[in-house]
Amino acid sequence: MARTCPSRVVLHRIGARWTVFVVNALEPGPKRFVELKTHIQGITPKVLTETLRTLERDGLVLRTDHEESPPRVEYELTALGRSLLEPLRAVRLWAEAHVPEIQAANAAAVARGR
Amino acid sequence: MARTCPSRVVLHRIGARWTVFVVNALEPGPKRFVELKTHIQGITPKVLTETLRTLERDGLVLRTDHEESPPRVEYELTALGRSLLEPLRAVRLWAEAHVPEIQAANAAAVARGR
DNA sequence: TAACGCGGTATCGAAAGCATACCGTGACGG
DNA sequence: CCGTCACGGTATGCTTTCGATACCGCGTTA
Repeated sequence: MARTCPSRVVLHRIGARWTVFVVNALEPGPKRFVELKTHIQGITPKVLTETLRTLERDGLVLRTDHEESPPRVEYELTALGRSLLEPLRAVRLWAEAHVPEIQAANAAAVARGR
Repeated sequence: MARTCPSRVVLHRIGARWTVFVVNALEPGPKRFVELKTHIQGITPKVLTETLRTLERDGLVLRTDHEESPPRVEYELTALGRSLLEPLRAVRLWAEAHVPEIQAANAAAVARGR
């Protein structure tokens, strides 16, 4: 668990606020910028751009500019990106399964006077 | 994938920078504040406190102040917290397995002139 | 009685996130 | 030919969070 441990860096990337949502959104297949933006409700274009650029640098996402008019840019998962889907699905399923417990815990904490 | 979707909130929590490390550090059993701080190299006391308080509110971690002298406070995972270990382990293993590919992708991106 | 260890706060500057507005290009309608 | 629109972003400014460093109150111990 040293600061320099590379897996720490990787986990830091994965832990970045929006990567999980972007990768999940790309699961069914390639998507365009605007599609991603509307699918992941609440993300701003700036943050989406940054997230996609980071994922591209890390080799998880492939960006294809078709150089057409009107512009068409598609983002899709690479093999590496798809390999991340399985562990992420486990986390997402956990989250969905345990939302009630967490909300109950929060409510209890508030009731105790937070 | 609405903004209000509770699983989004939960994933946001999990995505917080240090939760993964704290939960993993608590896997073997209860730990004291200083133990956690030295084990998770690089975390500052402030951030560790905040992370632990959040995990406590969410019902993932139990804080036990033994009211002794010298002070002894122990943190341990609840059943809910332990249930998170399995999905997190999957993500950690993925990270460890794919570090070389990600580093290679980064190096390639740099070589292309970033 | 002075120094130390524990479990934290306090303070301040840096970085990341977010909302909002805007832009260049080329298609398209009239 | 001229105004408008969609796409894929960028620019700007503000708020929240992160991070580094310093410090504190208490009780124990030397």
